[in-house]
Amino acid sequence: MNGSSTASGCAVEQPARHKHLRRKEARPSELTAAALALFVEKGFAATRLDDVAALAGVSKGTLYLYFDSKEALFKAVIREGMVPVLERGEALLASETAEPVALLRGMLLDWWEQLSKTPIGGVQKLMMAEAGNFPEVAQYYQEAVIDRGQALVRTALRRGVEAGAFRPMDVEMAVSVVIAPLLHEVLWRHSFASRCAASTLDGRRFLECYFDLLLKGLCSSSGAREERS
Amino acid sequence: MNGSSTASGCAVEQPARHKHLRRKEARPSELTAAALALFVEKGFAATRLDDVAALAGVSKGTLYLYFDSKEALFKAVIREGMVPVLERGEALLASETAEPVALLRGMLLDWWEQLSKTPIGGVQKLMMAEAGNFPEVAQYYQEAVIDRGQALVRTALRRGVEAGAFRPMDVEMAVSVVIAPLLHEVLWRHSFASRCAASTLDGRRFLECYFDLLLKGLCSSSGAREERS
Amino acid sequence: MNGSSTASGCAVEQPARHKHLRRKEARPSELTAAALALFVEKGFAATRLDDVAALAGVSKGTLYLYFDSKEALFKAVIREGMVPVLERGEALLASETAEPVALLRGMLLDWWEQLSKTPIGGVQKLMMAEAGNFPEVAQYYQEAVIDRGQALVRTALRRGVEAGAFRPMDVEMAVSVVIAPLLHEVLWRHSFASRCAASTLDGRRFLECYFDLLLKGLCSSSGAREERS
Amino acid sequence: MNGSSTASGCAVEQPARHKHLRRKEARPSELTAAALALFVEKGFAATRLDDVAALAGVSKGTLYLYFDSKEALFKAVIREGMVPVLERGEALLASETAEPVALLRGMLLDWWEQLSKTPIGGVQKLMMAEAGNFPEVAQYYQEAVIDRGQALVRTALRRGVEAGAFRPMDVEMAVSVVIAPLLHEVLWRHSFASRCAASTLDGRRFLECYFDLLLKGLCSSSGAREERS
DNA sequence: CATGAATGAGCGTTCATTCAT
DNA sequence: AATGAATGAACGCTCATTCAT
Repeated sequence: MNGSSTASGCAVEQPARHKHLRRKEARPSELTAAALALFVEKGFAATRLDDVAALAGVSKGTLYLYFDSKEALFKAVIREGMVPVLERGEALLASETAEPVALLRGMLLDWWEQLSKTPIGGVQKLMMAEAGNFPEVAQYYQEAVIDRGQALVRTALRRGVEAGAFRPMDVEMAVSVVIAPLLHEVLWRHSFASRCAASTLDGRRFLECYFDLLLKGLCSSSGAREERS
Repeated sequence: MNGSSTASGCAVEQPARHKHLRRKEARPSELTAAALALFVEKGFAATRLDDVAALAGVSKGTLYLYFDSKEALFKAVIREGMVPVLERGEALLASETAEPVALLRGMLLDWWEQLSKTPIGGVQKLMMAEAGNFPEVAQYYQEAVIDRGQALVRTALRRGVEAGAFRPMDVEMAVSVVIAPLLHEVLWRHSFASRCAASTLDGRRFLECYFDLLLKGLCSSSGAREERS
Repeated sequence: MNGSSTASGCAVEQPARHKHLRRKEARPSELTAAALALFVEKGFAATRLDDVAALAGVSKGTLYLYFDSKEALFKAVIREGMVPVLERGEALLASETAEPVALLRGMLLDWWEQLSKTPIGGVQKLMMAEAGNFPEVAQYYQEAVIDRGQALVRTALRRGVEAGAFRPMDVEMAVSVVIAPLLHEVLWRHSFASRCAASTLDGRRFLECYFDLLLKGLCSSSGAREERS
Repeated sequence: MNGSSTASGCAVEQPARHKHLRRKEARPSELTAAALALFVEKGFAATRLDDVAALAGVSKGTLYLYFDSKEALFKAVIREGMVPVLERGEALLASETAEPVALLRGMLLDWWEQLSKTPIGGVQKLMMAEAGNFPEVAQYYQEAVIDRGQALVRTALRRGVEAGAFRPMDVEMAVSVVIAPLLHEVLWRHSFASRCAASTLDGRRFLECYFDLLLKGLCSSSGAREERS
């Protein structure tokens, strides 16, 4: 896991002294990583700090060198998990070059990568489950992650509408509809799907179907005429 | 405390017993209702039986007259919450009369009603959060609710494809994509949205947008030509 | 509390039911008694709640049915220990009949009885040891016990001076000098003297000597001539 | 923190080593001084070694270079605090010259000085509070300090009686009565009085009143006739 | 000599569970 | 049937103690 860091060419025997210092710096994220895994699996309250410590390979007391309380650990887990999610999306939006469909698809695809390949998806599930118990954290998360993410999609949709690539629509609502399958699939994989590992590897198929439906809808071209209820 | 009930003059103990009997039958669902509310709000582990009892207006010991343990209560909550959800959908499917689009729309609309107007949505959130801690319950839930619900949508989609109303598609995956916005919105309302009650009343707008996108997709008719990545 | 409802006349065999109730009422003082004993012996911090519970013959959890925390238990110990100490002294003072010397002696004697025959002396030691850790409690104790006790002695001294039985003196300071041997002896018995039980039974001798010195001083009548430094 | 001492011009690294050596000898008593202060304020059990170290300006590990354990530190605190208290008194007694009243007064005055101007009074309070937890230390303290101190007063009283300056009395008991106001005042100042700094400066007045009462008693000369109870 | 990261036994506190009433 | 007092195992957190640096 952390073995590759020393491999910078010539250096030879320093690792001895570094061990302490490296640990000291590396510890917090080792700990939050362990905590995230267990929080996601069992929930905040059902996770014992002994287990977090054991999973991180330290003693229980060590946790308290880095975090004041279980709650502080939770907050750190969320905070750390939030950091890098949306930056690529914002960068992508900033470069106006992309064609609307490709822009949206690229953004969603990138999110999918992050949500399924990093622990970020776990943060999402965790935050959803514990929002009621940690209102302030939830508030923070909502502003820093959710609102921001929705804003990205909103912009992408608006541009597409303006460019004529997308149909006119209730953009505000559409944002939720567009994102939902992505988030839901991730949540799914962190709850039920951990048991029936079947669909875990079908990411490709899921994405294709997702984009296809998202862009063109269910209806065959002949049947695309309806009124609202 | 409530000892005055026996001291009501001549008519002796029938009304009292009536009350008792009525209570006796009603109790379990009063208790599971209270439990569900708290489980959804705080999670299983963070919910104290004292609070459940208090919310149901009984003493803590009374819970154990109806449920063997906290876990048994949890299972009862799930079981009770599962019962009636899908039956209308299955009935709807059984009557082959409906036109595919209306069929799907009707089914989803009915689900939405139930998920947002009854505590069933809470069960869904609860089960998602606790699946890791109650594998057997999760298994059961998956088979009795999720698989069955997916099967309904799957059938509806297949019929639509066969009838030419829906485009050919990867039905297996499409099921998730179709259902996701509905479930996600419900989950949302049980976690973050309890805080920002804004969108709570936008159900109508959400549904319109959802169906519109679901059926016709984002793209304007001119731009419906793309390859997969 | 609500037990009176069934008590309609001739009832006979109720003691069985009373056990619970009697315990419920008796418990708090059983617990504070146990706690006082251990707090005095070992100090607040060094006393484990397990030990308090064991000494009181209950389980550790039971403590929390009656006291919110260890600190609350401490406060209850102090509060309960304070209750009845000074009332007899105040009554004594209120009856103006007594001759000054007898008044003072009677009051001090009564205190001595209470301090050495009840756990009140322990409270004094405890409060002295823990005043630094519980400022508010100390404040309260000082006002409710110490200041009040000093006021009693002060009044007694003043009356004696006015009546000509006592010499003119710095009454304010004299109060401390008068009380000190009493309190000190009690403190002593709760710390060192618990080890060398020798002087424990010399209460009589101690009191005689105390009163004798207090009233007449060390000096023989011939040598009572000195200046202040 | 106090690093400015080394900055005296050109000399390079000698002062540094000097400082080390000087520290090395001074350390133990710096540490016990810090420990005493906290032990007196909070009690033994409630004092954390981190706080002792912090107050002494060293790291926690350093404590263990000088003391094997917290208990060893406690013993050192007591031992160090005991050292020089009684020697002047013994010297005073050894020189038979003084007149009895002046001898006693001189001895008590000297003790007062030491008890109120040095941390020794704190040791007394500490030992009183912790005697139950450290029987051997208490035993040692009793023999080395208390018994010795009482012996001094006893001798002084006996001489006074023999010389006719003091009345015949129960010398054994009188010792306690004589010392009590002194000790009690000191204890007081280390517990309650730390909060109401009022009387802190009244040492002079207290001593005057103390000596006056001690020697001549409360009673006016006319009223010095009474029987024992 | 000095540091401070790491440890783990121990304690205060909670809460699911039991049972006498 | 219903209560609520009592229990005790379990967990969060602390802090004396150790040891690699």
